[in-house]
Amino acid sequence: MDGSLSPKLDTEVSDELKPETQDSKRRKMVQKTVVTVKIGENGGKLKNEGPPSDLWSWRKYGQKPIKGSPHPRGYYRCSTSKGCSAKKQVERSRADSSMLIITYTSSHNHPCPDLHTSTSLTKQPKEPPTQTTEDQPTTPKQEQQQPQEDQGQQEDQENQQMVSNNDHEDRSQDQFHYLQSPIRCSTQDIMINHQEEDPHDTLNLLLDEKPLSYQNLMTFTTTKSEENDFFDELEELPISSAFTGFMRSNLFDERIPIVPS
DNA sequence: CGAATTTGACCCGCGC
DNA sequence: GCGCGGGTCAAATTCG
Repeated sequence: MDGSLSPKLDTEVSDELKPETQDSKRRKMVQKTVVTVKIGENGGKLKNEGPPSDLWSWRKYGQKPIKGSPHPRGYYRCSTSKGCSAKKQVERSRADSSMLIITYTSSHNHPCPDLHTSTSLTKQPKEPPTQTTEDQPTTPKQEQQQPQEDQGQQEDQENQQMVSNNDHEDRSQDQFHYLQSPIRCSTQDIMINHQEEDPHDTLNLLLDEKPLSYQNLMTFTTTKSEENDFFDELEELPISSAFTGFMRSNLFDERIPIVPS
């Protein structure tokens, strides 16, 4: 942007200091896995109620507004292990704010934190303030600005998915957002795309390609992991471990059924 | 007090 | 060669 205005002369941020920086800046040869998660209209609620969070700990290290997208993109780094280079970018679909696009970069170089800890299933998620103004910011007007060309397809897909999930959501929405809706929703709505490049294609893939099975994601993250980060453009809600734990159970014990398309 | 998040600025790659 | 946009870092602030 205005970097040219005043080159910060500061620091000796020499190249040596951050070899990783350069590496990460390279946009090539980077393996990525894109996961699309539908959070439904309850997005706002879900956020408040059950936040996401993989078993991995993610630390947010940046956020930037993306051109063409009304929603900012959040940058997270795995904080579970200091040496872990796993990263993920989370952003909302420009076409549908109820869709979260999570892009995983690199993989974890350490085992999953712990499944037992997720036993916190017993632990009730924090009581969300019913409904905050969070939803407000995500005004639909922004979406209206977006071209509605490719949205057609996406919406079409979404509609189909929603229909198929509708039954589940409909029932669980009222009270069991965390325990059921999210999970089922994720299970069926999540679309994973494994790729090695082409951010542009990513979008296309998301819209046209067939979703991969959730398990692929697991594989990608070395062994297992979950995705689920519902947060607003300005804030993120920590999903309860319960969610994670629950998910894990379903994922590993029972293979989640994935809707082909 | 420590850890995590937020926010602004800088750097780099890519496209025109 | 210049400008745009994306990605990361680092300081400041906030929360637990």
